[in-house]
Amino acid sequence: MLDINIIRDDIEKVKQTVINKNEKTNLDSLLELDSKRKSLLIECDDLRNTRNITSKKISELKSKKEDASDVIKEMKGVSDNIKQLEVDIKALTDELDSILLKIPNIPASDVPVGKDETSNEIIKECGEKRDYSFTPLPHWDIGKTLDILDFERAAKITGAGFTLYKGAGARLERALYNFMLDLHTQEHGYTEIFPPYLVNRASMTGTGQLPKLEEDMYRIPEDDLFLIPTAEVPVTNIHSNEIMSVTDLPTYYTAFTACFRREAGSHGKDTRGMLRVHQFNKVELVKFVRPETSYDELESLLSVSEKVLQLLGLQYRVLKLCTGDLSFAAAKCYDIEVWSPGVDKFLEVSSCSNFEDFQARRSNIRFRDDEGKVHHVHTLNGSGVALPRTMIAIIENYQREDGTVDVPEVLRPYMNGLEVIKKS
RNA sequence: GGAGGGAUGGCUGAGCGGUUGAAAGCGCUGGUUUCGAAAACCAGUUGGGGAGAAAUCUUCACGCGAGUUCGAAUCUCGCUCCCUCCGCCA
Repeated sequence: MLDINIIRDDIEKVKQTVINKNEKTNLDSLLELDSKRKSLLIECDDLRNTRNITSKKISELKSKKEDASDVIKEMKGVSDNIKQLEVDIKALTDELDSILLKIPNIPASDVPVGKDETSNEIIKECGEKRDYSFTPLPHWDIGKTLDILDFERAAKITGAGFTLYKGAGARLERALYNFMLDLHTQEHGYTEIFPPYLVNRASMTGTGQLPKLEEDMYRIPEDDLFLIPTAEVPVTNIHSNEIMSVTDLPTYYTAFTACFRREAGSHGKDTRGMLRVHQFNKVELVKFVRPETSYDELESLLSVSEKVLQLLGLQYRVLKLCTGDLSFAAAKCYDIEVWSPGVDKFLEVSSCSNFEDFQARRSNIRFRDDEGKVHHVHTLNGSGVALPRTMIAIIENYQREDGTVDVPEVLRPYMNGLEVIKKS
């Protein structure tokens, strides 16, 4: 949510933001609603003041055993007025809120303006491309041959877009997230969290998934709960409606969770194998920081995500997203894409975003500074990293001509020393 | 799922329907005192909205939402969460 004062000051800038982010929110009625609400509020406050003063008068009269019936009669009218005004104000507030909740965050000044991913800037490429003396196979072939990934049976059990990991495949998955959690907790100072996988509507609204993306979420209607699309939701909301102490900042959390996405509207696009699935695992990184530090914190967030890929020996590149590809809530975002020789593509495994105070306003997350003043924190999050595509990259990059797959060295301690995945 | 109890400021905990934004204690901050510290004493110590250049004024909030009333932390109803017991269960 944007600060209403920013909108009052420069609504044209906000309108431009809506366009640049490919949103459709209509802001035409916003300022009018806002000023109408304000004038009603003033009127209502005035009447309430009258009511408070008169109430005391009545109480004094009564304690002196004097007649107060005239004053009470007069007050009745005042009270009715207040009630009507309160109803009107509530209606205006609801209408305003429904618009405010649909206004995207304003991109940072150094974010390139662009319509779609073709305007993203590649800011660096890291790691060596491997040479193969053979044509590298895609992971769905390798997974099937080695009997470590089974898409057919997953589809039988649930449906398309789900994965069954088996044997060394399941073990490799487990090795990966344990490796990542250990790295972030032991080397990077993050506190490990294991949050609920189901969250309520307020949490989903707080981080910005709702109201916009309700169709993309799995929902339990009986309880109005949602399966988390990312650990960002429960972890960011850990501090919702709290005033943090300045000594708590920065706070770094990391969480391993499954993530659930309906992916409505993306059917048929990159769906082969586990390129795009409805349920996947991810190790998430979430930061709560002081506003003035948040862009530095974004850089260090990016670097710890990159560290994962570096240690895994994978080739990757980093993109700075343009306005059109930036998510609703983000002010700035870097994507990390890892190279997969079998699929022959770069695959997104992480998005590292600074939300500034956008989520903090929605979730009401604040801190008290050294002078005792209260401000919204800045929140950031990034994947550190998402598992399926990292798994794809490992399997495809580390494949050998004989069909076996080397286990990256850093994962071997997590694989009981296993060096090569062979058909069992 | 059934029965009962509860939800008040950073914490503990009072609170006849009418100067209670809220007693008291603890904690915290500042001051006095001290060579310094402790103790003692004094003062301060919730957040949001609005008006104002500011001082300041005003309004809202006692889990959440409705209602009764001239007036609600206090009464009524619904909901949520927490605790105890019973049932079911990984």
